[in-house]
Amino acid sequence: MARQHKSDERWLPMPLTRDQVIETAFGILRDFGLADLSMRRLARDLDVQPGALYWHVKNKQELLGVLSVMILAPATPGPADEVRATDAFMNLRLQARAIRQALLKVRDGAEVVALTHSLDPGSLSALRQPAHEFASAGLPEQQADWAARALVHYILGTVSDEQTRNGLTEAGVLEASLDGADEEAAFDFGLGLLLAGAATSPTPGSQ
Amino acid sequence: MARQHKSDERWLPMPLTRDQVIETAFGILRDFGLADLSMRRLARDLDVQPGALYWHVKNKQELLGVLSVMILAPATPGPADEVRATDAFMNLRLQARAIRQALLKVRDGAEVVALTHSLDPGSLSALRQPAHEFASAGLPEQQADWAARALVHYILGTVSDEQTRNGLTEAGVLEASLDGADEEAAFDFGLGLLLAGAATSPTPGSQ
DNA sequence: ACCTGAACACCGTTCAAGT
DNA sequence: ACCTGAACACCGTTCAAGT
Repeated sequence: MARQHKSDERWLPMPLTRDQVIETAFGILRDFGLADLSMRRLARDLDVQPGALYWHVKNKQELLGVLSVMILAPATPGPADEVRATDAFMNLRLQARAIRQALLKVRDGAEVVALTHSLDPGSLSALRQPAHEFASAGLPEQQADWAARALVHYILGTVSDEQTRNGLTEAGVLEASLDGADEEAAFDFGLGLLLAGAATSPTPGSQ
Repeated sequence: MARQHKSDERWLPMPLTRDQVIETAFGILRDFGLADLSMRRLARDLDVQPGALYWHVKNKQELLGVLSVMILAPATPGPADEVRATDAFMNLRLQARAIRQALLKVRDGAEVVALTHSLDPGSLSALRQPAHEFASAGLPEQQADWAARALVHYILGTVSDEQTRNGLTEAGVLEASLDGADEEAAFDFGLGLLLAGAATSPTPGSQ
């Protein structure tokens, strides 16, 4: 947790690096959640004063932005796998599931990513993919964009809720209601609705 | 803003009421947003010490719960209009729009309601309606439930995003991108996807 | 270049003591 | 019954001053 173990009496005070700041922050978030990730707590774990962090990082929001990219990394396609499969809708299904799985690995992952996404949509490439995929599926640009926004909101909203319940359940505030399998089935069902809607009726009337 | 105007030198110190606390809190939220609604700011506006609030209200979360009900009140059907229309899907459209409109009237309305909803789903009757409506549309119970959860997440996620952008735009952090009409069109489009999906294929395969 | 010390302007909540 | 005063345990951020 700390930069140096206290067992040694004297030690070369290697300067703090930005990477250490980020990795330690990621660890706190992953294991304890967003409520525990304060700049002061982070400084304590690194054995520095809070002000020292601001040499390595602009502010807390920038830090959360970096963490958001790390959270989504497992669901971010590299430049290698451009257009992986034949069916665009199948790709969308797989992408949505991959994003959900990535978010679930980190406590409050969905909330952190939702925050970053709302402050700067477009900064998270994993969340930009669905728009391309809807376009490949044949939707006109604006509709593809709207469909992608709906899908991303659905993913972030659903997982955020799931993680909040998990947090409360394990804090003893709530008793467990749905287990993991049910949560996944519910997610897949809602996902199916959105994709089925996008597959039929390319231009639904406004009324 | 204050309970008593300073123009009078002496005044009968009428005791604070729970209603005053709630109304003043609602005003701060409506006009200034969630970031400005602190217990300390609320106490200042009421000319009392922060501790006094805890006589009238259990804690901040309870207060936000009450505010959530007030926010959704315009979209909460009274016991009069039970099953208003013939087409369940049309009802869902209208309900979803009514909820969105109600949320938009209060700054950070969607965020506050989302918070309350995640801590205690079922406590907000306006958000329980869609499940009944999907059931009326012929979906089996569990699917109606899942569809409703997807719809509610979609509404809260979309409006929350919209309001965050509005806040940043007017703070000068962002320049305006979509105007109100486009936001509404995007909302209606995503809504159409979900409802179209629910209208077709009652049992989409798990793959 | 990199960090400390100290401050600034805040939070939510509790609780003895007063009236 | 209702509120004050004061405390407790926190926040994010800035910045002169030190090394």
